[in-house]
Amino acid sequence: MRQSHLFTKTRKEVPSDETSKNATLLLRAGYIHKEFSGVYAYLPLGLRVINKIIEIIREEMNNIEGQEISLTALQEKSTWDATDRWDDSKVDVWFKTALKNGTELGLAITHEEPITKMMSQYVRSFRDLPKYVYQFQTKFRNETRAKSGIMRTREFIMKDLYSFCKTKEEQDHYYKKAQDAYIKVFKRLGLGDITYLTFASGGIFSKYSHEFQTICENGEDEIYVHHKKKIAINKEVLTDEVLKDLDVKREDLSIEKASEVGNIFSLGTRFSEALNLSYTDENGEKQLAWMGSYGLGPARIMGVIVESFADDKGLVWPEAVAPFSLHLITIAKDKENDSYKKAEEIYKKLTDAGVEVLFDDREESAGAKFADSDLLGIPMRVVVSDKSIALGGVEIKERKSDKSEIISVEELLKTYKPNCE
RNA sequence: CGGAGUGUGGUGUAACGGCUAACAUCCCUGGUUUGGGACCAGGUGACUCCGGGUUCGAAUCCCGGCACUCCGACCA
Repeated sequence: MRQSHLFTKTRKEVPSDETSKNATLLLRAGYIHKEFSGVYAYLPLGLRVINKIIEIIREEMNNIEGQEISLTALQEKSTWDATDRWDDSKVDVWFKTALKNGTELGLAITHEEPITKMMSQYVRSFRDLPKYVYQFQTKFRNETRAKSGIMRTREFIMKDLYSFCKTKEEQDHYYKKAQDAYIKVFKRLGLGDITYLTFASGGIFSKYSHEFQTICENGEDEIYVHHKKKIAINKEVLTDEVLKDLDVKREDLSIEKASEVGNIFSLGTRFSEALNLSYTDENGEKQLAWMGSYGLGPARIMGVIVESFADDKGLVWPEAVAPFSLHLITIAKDKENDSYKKAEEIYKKLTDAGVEVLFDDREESAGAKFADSDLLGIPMRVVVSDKSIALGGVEIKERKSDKSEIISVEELLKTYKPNCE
């Protein structure tokens, strides 16, 4: 993509009423647009990051037999009455609205109810189970206080996977599989080292649920981390009993601030019972399905990545989620200049080879371009100028490093399109 | 939902109750410049969040809204 085509611009200053690091940098760099408190739009660069995160999650969900669907944001009251989660005294984050004829509707806060109801139409026999279904869908939550930029918002995309199994054993087995898939996701996102499988309260059907917590100064949770075992315990549930269950000593734990980027729950038969999701087993008996739900928040993940890796010059994206792999910069403003033409040529070759390149072809001073490049945080910067050509090619520099080096154009192309000639 | 703070051109800031609301940036014109947010000259852009009140006079003081940020509560 040519930077001159981008409608967004970087800015030196941000609105004074944004203080969180993630929102400040993402706004300055033009990745997001703030609509109002707790509601953000994703602009071209930001959307590319979100989509990278989503694609990684999608691949791992497909790897554990997830089938992708898309449920609706508009929800009927009756579906939620079945589990007694409609009433504001039970769930106080609903956005509610109504049809012209007065029928009450709500904007989905999550999707356990509608998906259970939907699946009940398709599941009849033990042969129909197990099944695993997931989606990336917008959730709406009427938070009394949005905070920390994109970390806690009133409207956000969530990946939610639901498992439908015949028995508790089958469900427990899949729960472990989902847990492993999540660990892979965070590893691929570049957050593996600072994300902990965290024990949290389980609810009615299991002793514990699990959260995935990423160490983050701006996070809302406090967790006790056991570095050796690579697990953590949410502060809310830390008791002697939990320590005993997990076979850890209190003195081996260190407290950290963290952000909950994902969670997995065993739901038992609570929803299948309320919404009548049952199947006929081998003996002709009616049985309730066992369920689990598994959430991940791509936007919060994006926020955590910003908070974790950004430096005083701007964003720093891990390769896996960066909006572009390379930031190609031409210093020459004159399009007739040889080095400008060279940059055009390199841009064409790289994009033809399928490399994701952002080409800064704007008529800006070198200093402005470098500052913008640092702010945007693309992992590798490639500068083409008279000087670099005189030295034998292009100058490359990793965003997270101070060192730069000159390599030949051939070498650059070889590195970034290893599968071509 | 409780507490605190803040609302001034697109953005960041300034202005004792008193001149035509100032400065920087952004944007536009022209010229110069060209490897770390360049320079010169000129220009556009604000009912000072909204509604009341006090006063000869309000961006400024008072009251009521609304919005945003922060702390707390809440958080399938």
